[in-house]
Amino acid sequence: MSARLRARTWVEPRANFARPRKLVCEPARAAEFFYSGQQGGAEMVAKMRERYEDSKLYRIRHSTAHVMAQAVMELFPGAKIAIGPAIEDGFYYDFDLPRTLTPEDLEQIQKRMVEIIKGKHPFVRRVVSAEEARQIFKDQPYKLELIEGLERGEVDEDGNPVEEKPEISIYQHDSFVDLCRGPHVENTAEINPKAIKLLHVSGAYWRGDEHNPMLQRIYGTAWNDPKELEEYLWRLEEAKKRDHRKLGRELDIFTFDEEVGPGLALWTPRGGAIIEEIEKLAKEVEFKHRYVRVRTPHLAKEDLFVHSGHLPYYAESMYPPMELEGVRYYVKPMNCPMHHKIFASRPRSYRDLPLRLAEYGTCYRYEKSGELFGLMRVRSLQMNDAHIYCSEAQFEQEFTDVIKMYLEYFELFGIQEYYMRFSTHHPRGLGKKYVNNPELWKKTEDMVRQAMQKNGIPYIEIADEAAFYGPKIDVQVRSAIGREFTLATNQVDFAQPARFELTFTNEAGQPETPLCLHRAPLSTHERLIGFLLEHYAGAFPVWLSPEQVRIIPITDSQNEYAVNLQNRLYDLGVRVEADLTPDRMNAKIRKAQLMKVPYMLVVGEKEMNAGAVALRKRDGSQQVMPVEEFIALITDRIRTRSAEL
RNA sequence: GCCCUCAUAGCUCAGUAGGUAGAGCGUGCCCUUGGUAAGGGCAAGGUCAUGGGUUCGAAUCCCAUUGGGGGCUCCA
Repeated sequence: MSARLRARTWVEPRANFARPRKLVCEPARAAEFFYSGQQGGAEMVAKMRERYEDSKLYRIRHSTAHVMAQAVMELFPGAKIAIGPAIEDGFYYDFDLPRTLTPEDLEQIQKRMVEIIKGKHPFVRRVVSAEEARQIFKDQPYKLELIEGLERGEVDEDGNPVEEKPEISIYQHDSFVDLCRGPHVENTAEINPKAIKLLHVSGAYWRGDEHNPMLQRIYGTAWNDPKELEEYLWRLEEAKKRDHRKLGRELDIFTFDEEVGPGLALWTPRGGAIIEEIEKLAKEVEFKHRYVRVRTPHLAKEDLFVHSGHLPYYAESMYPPMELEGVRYYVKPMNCPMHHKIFASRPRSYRDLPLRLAEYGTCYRYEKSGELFGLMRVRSLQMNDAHIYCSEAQFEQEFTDVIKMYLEYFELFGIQEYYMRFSTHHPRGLGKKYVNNPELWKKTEDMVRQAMQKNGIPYIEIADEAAFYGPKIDVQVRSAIGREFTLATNQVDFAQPARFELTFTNEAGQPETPLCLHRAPLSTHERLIGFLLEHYAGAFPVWLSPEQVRIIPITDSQNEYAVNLQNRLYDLGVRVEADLTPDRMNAKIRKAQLMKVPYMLVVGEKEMNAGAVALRKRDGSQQVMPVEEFIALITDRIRTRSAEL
């Protein structure tokens, strides 16, 4: 996942418009950066200032990238080098090579790197003029392009936009010279040759632009000592075990079928049970927060999406149209236009606002084939969607309320690490990527910023990543093993209400355009369940478990007792199975354990005669109790959505 | 979409000097009636992803397609 990290900037409240820059954290520290619970953001902001970039590990990784580049250059004389930064947990370097790298190449390269490191070469920094730099890198077209940018003061040597014109510096160790801002370690001796490892090769566009040539990127990792490296590799292994795709198959939650199509998940009965629970939860919470539920179709005429702006701005993410009786229809990529039409279906008064329309809407998005990723990126998705129509005066209250709803959910799911990613527009995209209305962009962005600052919500501001109709907040969460996901989203929409000429009559009797807040705290079923699978490692809390109870008769003389018990629990709404196979009890326990069923009820002669059950919890603990007591226990756990087993 | 890579039984995987397939788990049946993570036996199950090509002969070599994975980019 590390390479999925995006350019970003930590911004404290009141900071000015910030441009994206590469910033990555070592995981141990990144955890501290995340906003945890309700505490104030002040000290966290201070911690944000302790940059990963200032750490020794960062310098080690950056320097190791240079060493790797040297090794590659020696192996492939004439290779073109691009950029090679340190990233979370490691580093990479991009190359333009005459042929594709193989795993054997990586071994070769790593071997050579070890030799170079052992040579104890100092890293020497030198500031040079643009002219001299061009001379040094005359055979390196990518470097020349970067020098151009540096000279114009537009980008740094990683190609990221900068505020001030930087000086041009080069770093040399042994025979290798690189255009580089640094910092580096003093000497290759500071790199532990036993704590580095090259991981894999992949393609990467020069400067991330698909119109540019595809380069070969080598990912590697580097640590202070071999123990840390080992720990890191162990963490990768652990992450594999929690991979939602693997767990989804093992626990029989969902499946994909080639004939159905890529990115189109099929939910099995067990997955369906989880979805039922999540929808039940959402309905309860939304009821409490005064939402009303609506239902809308999966497709609509072309006109609707022209009107909404989806076709002009979002067409490439939509499935192509189907034509019927000369009319073109599209399956919806979002629910908003339909909800707007419901708003418009009758005159609205300020007394109707805020109007909160909620729907678990199914949408279809044509994600590029290479984008698909298990349940996390799919083409058919069911969203915990709602649109809140409100006046400007109500905006802050509504926005804050939505944030509070997020917090409720996070507490329930035991999500302890998260932060808000505030995506704003960039003027250069006006009329292209973004609706052309600079005043409204500024106004709504200020409103969001203000609402977050007033509520002490720390956030990261990212330029040029807004939705086409307005600024948005993405909520980034970390799973129990520290992988980061975009889960919830919260978007301000000032464009569509105007496009649809939505109005309400205000207190002065005048028509006024409402603001619209899109929000999806529980994300989509697909992404949320993918996340939860990893987060819980498949061991769902009782209320969410696809199978809550497995009844295990010891011999088949208890089968009838088991079935009666099963029926009794079933009638109480408990998801329960009785294992009547001829397996021995030990095997039955093992099977239930592997399926991560929270409660096993072992029933033998003794239990049957006493009207009792021998409860074995998923954690291995055991306790014999009357049936009534167990019923009280499980119904309480389910009712309170307890995290406790 | 692009670069790389992979595709053998429901699952995990063997099967390299090209001679039309194996294991474990799972499933079914039989025996076993066993007190907290695998009792034993037998059986069924694969046109080796799909379509072409090379060859006397292809799971094995080549091409294309489909799907999966690692990334780039994008996003719920």
